[in-house]
Amino acid sequence: MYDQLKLENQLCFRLYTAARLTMQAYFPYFEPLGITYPQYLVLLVLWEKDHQPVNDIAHRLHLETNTVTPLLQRMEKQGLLTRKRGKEDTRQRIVSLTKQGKALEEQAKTIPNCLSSQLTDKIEDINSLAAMIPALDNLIDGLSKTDK
Amino acid sequence: MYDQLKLENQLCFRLYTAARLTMQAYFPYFEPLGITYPQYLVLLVLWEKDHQPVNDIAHRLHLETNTVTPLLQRMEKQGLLTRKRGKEDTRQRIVSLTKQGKALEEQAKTIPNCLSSQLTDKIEDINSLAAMIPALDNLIDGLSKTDK
DNA sequence: TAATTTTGCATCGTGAACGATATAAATAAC
DNA sequence: GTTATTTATATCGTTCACGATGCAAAATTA
Repeated sequence: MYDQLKLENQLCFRLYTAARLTMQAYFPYFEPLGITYPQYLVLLVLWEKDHQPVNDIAHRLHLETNTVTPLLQRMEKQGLLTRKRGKEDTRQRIVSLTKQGKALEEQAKTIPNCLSSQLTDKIEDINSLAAMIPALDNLIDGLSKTDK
Repeated sequence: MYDQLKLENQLCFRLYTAARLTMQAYFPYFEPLGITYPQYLVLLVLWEKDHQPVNDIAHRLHLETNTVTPLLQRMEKQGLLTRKRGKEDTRQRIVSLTKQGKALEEQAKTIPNCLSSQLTDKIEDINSLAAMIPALDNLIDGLSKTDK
């Protein structure tokens, strides 16, 4: 048995697990809104700035268009947004929030605080979470370089 | 625009992105072996201890059986492992590595080091990664409590 | 020992992720 | 001004994740 092949020594496994468990913690808050975590991310992007082409959203989320396109199609079907052809560049699809998509912001605004307090309850050293943020950004930055 | 709804303020988004990008970094190493990242995790578990029931593997990976069962079925089809009924408890499926599954360990043993050096190249503050580990364990521990 | 509950695993349906590939519009090269 | 290349998005196929549900074997209780 090689030490480097032990599960305990794998950073990626921890990231993978922490991400999944954290997303699961969101689930009870999203269910009444009828959205999923990736859909919430799209909404975050559009609440910050409406009317964006698919590519900008994808870049913002570090996702490929072949992931984002079907995601947007599902959200369009749910009536959360529209996807209209760009006027200058007709290849583009400009994604815009519908009234319903905009309205969700009001309902969602309490979610981050709900989650924070939930974490505060369950986690011993809550400060260590904030300390992780620059390290995560550092990692994401480094791994994004090859992307383009 | 609510501050707490900004993408920049979301820990979970960072975890989600870091996990995906790190898994993607593994891809070139897994492709020649014909496995995926979750399959690699299953192999890590079995290389540490062969002949485990589905539940033990699932618990180890913080996954549900409805995720692990199809994963194991695919791996069985590929000839990496077998799933035999337990003798004392016939509800159980005891998962065991085949010769081929065992042989992959030799080929995989260099992967963690390859990935480390790749990260060292791309990432500025490599020490911050190690510092994240206890914080991630802390988070995973806290969020696992309700699971069980 | 018969009835009930729990446990271990599987199936189903839906929504991501993502590599590979396709297509049409825009841009660059010639 | 054609041809070649790049760009923006979409489609396809496969593999996760996971909530919900089903089912039979085991454990518990009556």
